[in-house]
Amino acid sequence: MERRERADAARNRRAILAAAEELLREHPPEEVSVERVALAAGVGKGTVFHRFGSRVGLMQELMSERAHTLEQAVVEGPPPLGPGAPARERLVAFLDAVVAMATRSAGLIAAHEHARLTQKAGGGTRLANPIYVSWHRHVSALIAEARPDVDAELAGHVLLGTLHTEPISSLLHAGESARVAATLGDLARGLLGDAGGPLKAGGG
Amino acid sequence: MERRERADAARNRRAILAAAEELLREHPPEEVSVERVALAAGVGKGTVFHRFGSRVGLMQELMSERAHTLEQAVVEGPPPLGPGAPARERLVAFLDAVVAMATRSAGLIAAHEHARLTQKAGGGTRLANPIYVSWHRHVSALIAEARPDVDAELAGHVLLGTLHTEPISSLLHAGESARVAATLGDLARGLLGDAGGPLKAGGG
DNA sequence: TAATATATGGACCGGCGGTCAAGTTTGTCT
DNA sequence: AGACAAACTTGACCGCCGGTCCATATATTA
Repeated sequence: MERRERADAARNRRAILAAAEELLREHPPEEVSVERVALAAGVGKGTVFHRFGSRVGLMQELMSERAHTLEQAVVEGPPPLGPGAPARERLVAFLDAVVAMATRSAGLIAAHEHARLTQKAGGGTRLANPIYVSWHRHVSALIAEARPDVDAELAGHVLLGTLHTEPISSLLHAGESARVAATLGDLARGLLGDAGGPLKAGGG
Repeated sequence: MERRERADAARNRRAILAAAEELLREHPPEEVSVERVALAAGVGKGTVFHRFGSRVGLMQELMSERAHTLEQAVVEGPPPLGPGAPARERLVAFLDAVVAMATRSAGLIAAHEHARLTQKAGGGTRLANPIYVSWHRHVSALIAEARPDVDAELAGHVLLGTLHTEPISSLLHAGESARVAATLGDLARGLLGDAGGPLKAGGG
């Protein structure tokens, strides 16, 4: 049987995550070094690396926290997000939800991207991020279900990857998330061959 | 009247660009430091910074070189890339061309992204990259022309920004550019309300 | 309380992008 | 040709980064 995490360790883990969250809320990612996070959390730099392995690991842990609720809503929540609705509606609902989450976490997403690109070992692709993988699986499954003839895997990357992109990310940060959600919806509906085209929803 | 660039300076500039190009062809971006480029070019590190200002500046210069021919084809070349064809066809042709260029420059694009995110001054958004700006202007103008009701600016960012994204970029590197071009075409046609939907072109 | 597994912290490492003052080369003018 | 100024080159140097290491401190268990 596994030993539980020690109490002080758990306390520090929470302190580190909270400090990182706050720093990312108020500073651009490249100004939030691991050392600063450690300082703000009141722990040593080594402790952060011991807990999270690397800068990337820390960012991924933060993202996991936030993604958890969305994950649950998708697998067992009510339609249109959860099972039961037609694929096209589920896809649009999911994109809306992801955009909403990305809006709340704009700085974090940028920081994660920043960390991924600056890490020492070059092998870390985005496909090593379990959250991205699970979201992409969901999106491409929905696309494939509605349109078996399109390249669902790739279209999924386009729709999701966009949120990691700098122009979009800064738009989210500026409060324009409605536009982003609308445009992603237009693209998704267009791809899935919605009757009436993107006009109806895009104008809102 | 402006003085011309000195002969030795011009020689060094070309040596630096050539060395950077070669290194990026054979190594992942995070292994190509400015110092290594300088070493490979047979010049001092300070010279690189003197010529190009920063790592980002160097990468942008490389991209500018490659983008030049495409730029010309767009403004004065024959249709469907150049003026004369309907917006929808010009858009698809342009996306094809951009994908082709991105395929040839996959390492460079990644390196530019890498440089952008690791630079000291945090102010450098992608919108400071003149090539991206001009391409985006072109794409969104075409979208707006064909579909005044959609958010052309944003849709343009989605279609173009995708190429800077890691899953797509690695696919390009792996020789799957046809899939990428097809999917972008599907999305573009879907958004623009192509009769018949994405089926026709996406299946190839 | 004694023993043991676990957690801690900060000095340390190699390497990065970027700076700069001092030295060298080039083009120009007489 | 010679002399002069402007342009160019250079590499030691700076501050900082992500990551490592291990002597020390602490929580847990018996």
